[in-house]
Amino acid sequence: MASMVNSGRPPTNRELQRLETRRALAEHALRLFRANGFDETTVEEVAAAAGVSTRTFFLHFPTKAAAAFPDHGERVEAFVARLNAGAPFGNPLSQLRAVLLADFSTTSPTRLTRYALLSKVPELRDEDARTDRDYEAVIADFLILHWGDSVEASVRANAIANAVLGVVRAALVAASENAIDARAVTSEILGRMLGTPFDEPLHAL
Amino acid sequence: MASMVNSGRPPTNRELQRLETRRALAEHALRLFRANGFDETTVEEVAAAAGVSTRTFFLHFPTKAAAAFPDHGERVEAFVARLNAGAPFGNPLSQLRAVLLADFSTTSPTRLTRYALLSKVPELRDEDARTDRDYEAVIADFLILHWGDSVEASVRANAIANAVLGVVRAALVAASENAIDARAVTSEILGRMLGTPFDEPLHAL
DNA sequence: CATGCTGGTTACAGTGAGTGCAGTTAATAC
DNA sequence: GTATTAACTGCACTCACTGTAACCAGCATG
Repeated sequence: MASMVNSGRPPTNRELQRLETRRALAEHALRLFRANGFDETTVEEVAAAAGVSTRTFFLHFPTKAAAAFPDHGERVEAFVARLNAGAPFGNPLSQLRAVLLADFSTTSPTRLTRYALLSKVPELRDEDARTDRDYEAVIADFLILHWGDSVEASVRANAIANAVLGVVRAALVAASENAIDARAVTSEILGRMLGTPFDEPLHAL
Repeated sequence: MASMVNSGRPPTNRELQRLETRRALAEHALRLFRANGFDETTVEEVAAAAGVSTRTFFLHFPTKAAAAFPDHGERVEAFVARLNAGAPFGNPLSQLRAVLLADFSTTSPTRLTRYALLSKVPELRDEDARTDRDYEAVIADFLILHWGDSVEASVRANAIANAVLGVVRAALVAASENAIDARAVTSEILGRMLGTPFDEPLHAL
């Protein structure tokens, strides 16, 4: 994978060039999507703008839409790291909430701008939903790690992961459309959703 | 549209035939997806199995994946109808919860089988996420209708719609994988999520 | 019953995303 | 300096999906 644990080793020349073409591809992709629209932009155009062949595009991104989310892998990894950086065996839901809210503090205007584009282009929205599934899996795993891997815990973990992502998504969309403080909204709703009652086991099962 | 208000009129011969080809296409699509896999099945094969041309397939379904959700339109319409059938100006969240739980009572084994397929095939999962967005929009509209269309209400409505759909999705997946009562799980979690606190306005905004 | 209209279908040609493969080049390892 | 290898290229191919013109059966009308 591109983002394995390579810290320490000095980045070789080839790696740098590969990173550079990838960066160029992503940059021109987003630029052209914005300027001319997603459907109206062909992969061939993106590749040409980045100065590489069409075939090379697909060596860097599995789909046309994926080029709009170039740093997804790193993002998820960083999220996992932040999740597990908490005090071990603390309340996992508090930890989850804290990490999510801290994430919003670092939400750059760039990210919101990208989200504004997402809301409009169905294909990119689909891709975003796909990336969200990675976060859901990560959150569910994190909760299961703390709750044990019983069926009951698994169901609960997945339900909460889905719900939490839903709230975050809605907050980001709202923040990108109106001048809303996404962090405040999420804080409020997550506070209610992840509040004390969720620490009890499900009696329904 | 196919599902306009046509009640009363006797269905003409042409309509019946159109419905029949659509049904045949959907049936053979799902059958072939299951038997040979989604990627391994071409639209041409599905059309041939249904006894029509490839072009005709796309006159009935916008994408290959959409054929696996042939009754999506009716489902959403029925859901809206059930939502609005409640006592006017009752508590909208209670109404929402009631309708959702009633829905699970009518969850056929067929639906769960389909969900089991969904969990495995990325393309169909994407399509499912797309259909979920319709439900989210419907739920958000319903809540906004009751809460007013202020920015605050809109954000809250969308967040809750997203979260609720997330819980339902997780419950359905769990129910299709393990022998779990999806209704009980959803009841428990929705009960906590849509409980009393959500009736208060957001002070954070 | 003939006529005209319309809606579902078809054949055909085309675009564009994505893949497999065989080759080239340039950075790196020995 | 030579062998290896990672990034890239060119080419041919499949398949989802679209635009268009034609075709034909169902249906309404005279």
